Amino acid sequence: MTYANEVPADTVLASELRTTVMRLARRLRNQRTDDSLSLSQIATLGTLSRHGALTPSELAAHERVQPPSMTRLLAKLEEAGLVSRTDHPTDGRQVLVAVSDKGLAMIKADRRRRDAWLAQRMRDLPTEDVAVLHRASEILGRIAEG
Amino acid sequence: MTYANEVPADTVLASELRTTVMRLARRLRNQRTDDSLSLSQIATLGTLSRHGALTPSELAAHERVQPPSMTRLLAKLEEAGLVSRTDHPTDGRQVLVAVSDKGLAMIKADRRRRDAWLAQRMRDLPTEDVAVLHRASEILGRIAEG
DNA sequence: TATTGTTATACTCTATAACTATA
DNA sequence: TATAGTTATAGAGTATAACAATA
Repeated sequence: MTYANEVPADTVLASELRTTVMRLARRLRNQRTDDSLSLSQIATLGTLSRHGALTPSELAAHERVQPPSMTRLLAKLEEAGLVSRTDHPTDGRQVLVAVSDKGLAMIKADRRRRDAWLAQRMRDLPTEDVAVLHRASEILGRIAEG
Repeated sequence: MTYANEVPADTVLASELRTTVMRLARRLRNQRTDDSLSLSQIATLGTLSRHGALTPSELAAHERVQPPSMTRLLAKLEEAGLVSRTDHPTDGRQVLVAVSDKGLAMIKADRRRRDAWLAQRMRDLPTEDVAVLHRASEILGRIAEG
């Protein structure tokens, strides 16, 4: 028996859900393929693979990092052959950064590994729970976006 | 009416779910109250508030950090008046670290703010979706723990 | 003059290695 | 000797400030 006036139901669920999401995110984060790349570097590669070529400034804004930090980060990625720079077609100040094939392969390997860990755990679940997670994924996705 | 066959295979759902969880975690992380504390410091305070007083070594192991890093982190927290050290009752080598009232208040404020953000978003959801999230939270919690 | 990107420099966080005190 | 904790030092990542090139 619950008393809505005592504890707002939404707040309790929100609290539980936050704890759960953060804990699961930590587990997923630890499933990284390659310790040689930092989280920011992996995130940047991921952004490039989703958005296509972007300028360093756009990348910095997207990853919430200052431009000089992105400059250094990209230097590392370029040195590792994971991205390439090309001059902007019309604006001589700008540069376009794109993922290389090698970078793309690395992202995919990384994703595959994380997916595998989670997929294995879902195989142990009853079908009903999988269905719940499927619906929850959509709902949470909208929340995360909004 | 549901068709088990229509539900995407485990790997597809795992991939979607991972993306969603990571994105949501990022949003929740950005709801931090106090930028003056690092994520490790907040996590350490949280651990102390859940487990009670612990030694620096125990904390280092729990937070997956090396002992010297924990020494420095605790020095900052103590300087800010968020934790206190007391001598171990029987072993003169050990030290016990506990959260102060101020530390506890900070943790609670931090949690409240994150919960508020998520709770607000859940108030916009239909009751049915809230129920799904409630069930999903339990399932995901078990996955994260296991 | 404003914007894009880089270089110079400093700060934070974490690590390994070496040291001190206690068991 | 072994363990708990700290200090010394180094490396990675990111920040702000100053600079160069282009619009």
